[in-house]
Amino acid sequence: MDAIDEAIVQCVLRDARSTYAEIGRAAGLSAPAAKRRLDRLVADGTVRGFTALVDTQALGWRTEAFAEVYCKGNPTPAELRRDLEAVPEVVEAYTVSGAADAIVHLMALDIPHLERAIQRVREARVIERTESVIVLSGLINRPRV
Amino acid sequence: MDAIDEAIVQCVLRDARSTYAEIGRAAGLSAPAAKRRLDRLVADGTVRGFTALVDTQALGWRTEAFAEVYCKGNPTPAELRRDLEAVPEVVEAYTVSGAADAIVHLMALDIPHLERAIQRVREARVIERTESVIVLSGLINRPRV
DNA sequence: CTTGAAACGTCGCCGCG
DNA sequence: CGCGGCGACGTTTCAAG
Repeated sequence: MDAIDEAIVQCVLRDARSTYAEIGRAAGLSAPAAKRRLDRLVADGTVRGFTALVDTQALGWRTEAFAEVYCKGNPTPAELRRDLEAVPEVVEAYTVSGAADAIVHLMALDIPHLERAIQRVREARVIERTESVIVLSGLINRPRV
Repeated sequence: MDAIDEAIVQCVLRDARSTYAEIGRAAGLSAPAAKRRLDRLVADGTVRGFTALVDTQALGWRTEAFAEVYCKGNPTPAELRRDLEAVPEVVEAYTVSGAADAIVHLMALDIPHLERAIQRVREARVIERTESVIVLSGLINRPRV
């Protein structure tokens, strides 16, 4: 992982559909060399994959929320992940410091759909209760990093 | 926007580097037809772009946090966005219902870096105070949708 | 890094509803 | 007239040298 790899990562971060020639130009490499580097980055997990950025509003995903979750007992992060993964509306989840045990980000089609999703989260065996706030508007959503 | 477009979106969501032949196969179309559809989805903003999913831990981004921000006065979402965009460590930001005005997701290299980033957020003219929690571990991070 | 063959992207043209 | 298939040409990919 050096400056060349960083240039490659930044190039595919900006446009995942770049050709290897473009990636190579950004990194000062030939196309085959760029491909070998990128293949290696994918193989060792530094690059986890390639996706599209979709305007979720445009196909109906109009309602989102953040929920603080409080657990019962002290489940491991792995147990919590297992239970939260079962709810497809959960797009992000993190264990956190502070009063709550985790923060989960939910996306749904509308309010009834969101309510059902939160309901399913609360049904998880390791979860005691949740405290939710509705997202009013998305301000920023930058690709990481 | 029909079932064919949805199939295309899902295909590039799973792998943004899919060939047009693969996208076409997923949607029951020829490669040129798939390209025309995808080009149209990009042109009208339904697909905002294509990125890589990077393992942020792997290149040093080891510290993240969520901050609830409380504003002074009542800034518009646009003003809030402008001020938060000035801080590159802010990867997500949303206005929300509830006591806080917004939730912002920050990523930093380490604790001192995070502290400086939060400092910069608090310096924004429209922001009164913030309340932060540190992320202990990332459980889920699904591509949307 | 360069090469060459196979695969892919891209464009124009035609046919269909 | 929008939309999809087909064919052709230049470009890119990719494995071998």
